[in-house]
Amino acid sequence: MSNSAAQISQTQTRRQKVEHREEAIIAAASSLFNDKGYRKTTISDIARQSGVADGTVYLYFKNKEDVARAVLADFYDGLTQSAQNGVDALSSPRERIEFFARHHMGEVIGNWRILEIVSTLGHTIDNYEGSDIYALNRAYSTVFIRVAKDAIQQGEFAKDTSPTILRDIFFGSLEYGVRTLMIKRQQNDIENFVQGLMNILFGSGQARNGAVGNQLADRLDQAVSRMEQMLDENET
Amino acid sequence: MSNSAAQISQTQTRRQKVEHREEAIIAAASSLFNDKGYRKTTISDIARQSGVADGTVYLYFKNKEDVARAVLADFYDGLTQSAQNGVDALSSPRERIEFFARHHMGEVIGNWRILEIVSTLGHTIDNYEGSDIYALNRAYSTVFIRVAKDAIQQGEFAKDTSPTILRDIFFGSLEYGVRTLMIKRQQNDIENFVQGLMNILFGSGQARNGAVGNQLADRLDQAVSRMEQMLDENET
Amino acid sequence: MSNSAAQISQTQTRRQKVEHREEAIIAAASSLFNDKGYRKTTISDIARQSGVADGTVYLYFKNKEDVARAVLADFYDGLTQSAQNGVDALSSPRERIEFFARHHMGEVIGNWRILEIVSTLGHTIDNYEGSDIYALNRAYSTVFIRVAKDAIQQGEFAKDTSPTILRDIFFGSLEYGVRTLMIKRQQNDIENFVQGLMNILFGSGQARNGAVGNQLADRLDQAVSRMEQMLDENET
Amino acid sequence: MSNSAAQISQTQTRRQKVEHREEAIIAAASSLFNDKGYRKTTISDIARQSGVADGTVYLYFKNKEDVARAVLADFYDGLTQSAQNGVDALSSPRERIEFFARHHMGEVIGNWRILEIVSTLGHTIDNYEGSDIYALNRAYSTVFIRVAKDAIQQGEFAKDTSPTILRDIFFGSLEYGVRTLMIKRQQNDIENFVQGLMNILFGSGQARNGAVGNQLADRLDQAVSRMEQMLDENET
DNA sequence: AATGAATGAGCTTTCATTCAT
DNA sequence: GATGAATGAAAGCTCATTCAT
Repeated sequence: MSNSAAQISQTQTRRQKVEHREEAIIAAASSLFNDKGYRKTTISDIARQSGVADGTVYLYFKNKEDVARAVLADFYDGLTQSAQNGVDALSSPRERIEFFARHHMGEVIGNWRILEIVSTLGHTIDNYEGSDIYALNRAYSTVFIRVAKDAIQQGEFAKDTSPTILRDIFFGSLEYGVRTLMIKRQQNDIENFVQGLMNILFGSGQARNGAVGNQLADRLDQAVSRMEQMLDENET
Repeated sequence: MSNSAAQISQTQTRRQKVEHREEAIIAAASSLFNDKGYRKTTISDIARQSGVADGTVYLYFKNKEDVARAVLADFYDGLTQSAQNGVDALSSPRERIEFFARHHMGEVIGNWRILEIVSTLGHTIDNYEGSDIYALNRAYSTVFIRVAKDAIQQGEFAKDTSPTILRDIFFGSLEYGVRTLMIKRQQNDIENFVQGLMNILFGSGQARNGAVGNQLADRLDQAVSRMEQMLDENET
Repeated sequence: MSNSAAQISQTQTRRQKVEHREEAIIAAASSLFNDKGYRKTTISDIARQSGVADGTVYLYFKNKEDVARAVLADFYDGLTQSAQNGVDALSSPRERIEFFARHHMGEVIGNWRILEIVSTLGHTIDNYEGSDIYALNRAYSTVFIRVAKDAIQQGEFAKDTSPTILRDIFFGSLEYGVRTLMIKRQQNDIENFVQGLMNILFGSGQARNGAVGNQLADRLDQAVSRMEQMLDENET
Repeated sequence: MSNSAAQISQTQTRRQKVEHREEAIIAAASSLFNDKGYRKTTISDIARQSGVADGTVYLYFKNKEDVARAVLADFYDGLTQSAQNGVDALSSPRERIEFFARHHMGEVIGNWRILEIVSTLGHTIDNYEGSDIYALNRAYSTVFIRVAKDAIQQGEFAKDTSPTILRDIFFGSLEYGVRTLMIKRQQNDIENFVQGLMNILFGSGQARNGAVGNQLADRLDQAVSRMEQMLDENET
């Protein structure tokens, strides 16, 4: 934005047009990938829906895979952005994580098949860790990692909890949750799943005292009682 | 060798051969699907690796999708079987779940992409919930569901915990865990991940200063206070 | 039949078995060709329906085309036989031709697609005129040709009528007639078509006097009247 | 040449090229179908002979059947057109029918096997009567039907003659006639066959001693008898 | 003689990519 | 830059025919 002042007028217009075309193609591809899947979407489909010719797609993207990459970048960018904004607006780690879960499910449930591309493309790529898809994924999950580290710091999780493992648990759970909701066609049950996950991660208010907590507390109470008794007897 | 005996042996040999062929094709397909993915694996690939002609594959399987189904069935059957056996040999819910996690990761980590077929085929199939792939998946996850219900019953999780959500959290976490280990090429770090997951699910030994821990700490503080008071009074 | 006395018992049994197999294959092929057409009928189909193995078909027939030839031979043999018998039982050329038409349509309408094989195979064959299919066809049409020659002889058709052309008209008409009845699904309207054809070939009783006959008769009557008048005048 | 003029010409050139391609494919297919038959002609054959790539065929036609449809449409259109024109240029029903027969044989004799496609495709198509192939066939035969009705009206055929049956007789005869001429390799004997058919349909000049002829002869005999009687009486 | 598993050539169709205009 | 017709490799699948048993 800051260096845009240098390039104006005609150039600007051309860039806008170019960007418009590029965006149009990405938008069309995104919608089509989500509807029909990556494999069943053809370049012709994308071109038609973008209002350009088949060949034009190749002016903006190297090949079909490149289009997919751009779609993913677009999707992840928006996701990362809005996740970060939402997290910034909250203070407690628990609230942040709960928001993140709700936000993630809400965004992903409608764009389910786009994320399939990650696995579709992931294996074509030799050096996945060096790829841009990996970088996008990482940027997004980093937002969570930061929240997770903070939560650990603040005692919400054991000090020795690995943020990476927490991340895998978090996103893995959400992915399966989304999948289940999709299959059962209960896309509105996000809230239910989010609460269930939170209870597992943080323990429900009343729960867990059962198995562990209550036992400990009871034994502590008993110990104190015994000590009190002993002191009493001592007095006499 | 009598004539009928010869026939029997011949028949058996033929049947063995047939079974051998079928198994060889499934094994080849399994390995190829895992290496190249379902879409990029061709019938010719499978035939070549099985040491048969292309057409032979179609003697044993209706079409490519049918091969994939057989591969999945084979994989899930073994997985379900050994998981059930392992679970039966243990008694405490926690031990069972821990075993399940370790077992799942160990089995899946080398056959990662085979499970992708589920989602690949899932979309092709009209009535996924009625399909055999769904049934296989369900049979396996049912083993876990039973363990999970038992664990809830025994107070390891809050009484109102949904076993379905627990299942999604469990398998989702493991899937992401496996993926991470694969990418990082640290396939031997299964143990680390399993412990991490267990700690989140059940709380670590020292754990949870959060919700539960703080309550305990409060009661401890109160008890200590009372003891100090009593000692004070005693002194007088 | 006359030389069968020489070969008896075991040989006979074997031959019967062989003939039975051969007939079974032909019968199965005939029925299948008629239902599904030549191309869509597979050797496996034929083998299954005959109760033999695929390979066995090749013990009796050189290849698929050879099976088709046998089916055609079988069909034409029966057709020729019954046509000849029917014709022999009648005396007037007109009755014979009418019978032939009715018989042909009746036999062919249910075995419509078998005759398609003639054109399907006809072109594969280099020397059609020397082929056995041609011979079969010829044997059948010869029955008609003889009837036709007789009819011409007896004045039912102009003396210079070509029997060959008559044959083409006859069978061509019937083939189209059958086709139309099949398409319109009015397989019971054979009689109607036969009468129509007879009327064209022989002229209906009342008809044709119209255009030609009546005119001639009228002019003849007029001529006679004029002659009578002249004679009358002469007398006086 | 102005820019727009250039564009027009360019567009036209491209369209011409496109039409040329389409025509080239139809021409190639037509010729190949006629030589090898529909089934034995492959898309590759057609593409090679048209000078295009296999895939190009699919730019102009949906599939192989669609190519066949276009070939048939092309063939029938020309046939119908020229038949109608020829018929319109003549007045008497007999002349028209004779022309039609001659014209049909001349056109069909070189493109014999193309018409086979009708029956080849006829079976593939579920609703043949609603298909475009049926419509083409019908459009052509309608030209004849109109002529036939007119002929019946004018007394050339018995008033109760069915035009449909007449049509089947007409085209069926011609088809067999063509077939015979092809087999005998006497493609120049069309005239002979046409005259033969005309004589059957309308009766030859001298013809038909049969039904009609005999009646005439009877009346003639009677007239002569009467004249002889009169002369006898005169002598006295 | 009978079997039927195995073969593999051959077919139709799709679609990412190119390139002359 | 933009076009879109043309390309042709590549895939899934069928089935007549063979041949070891």
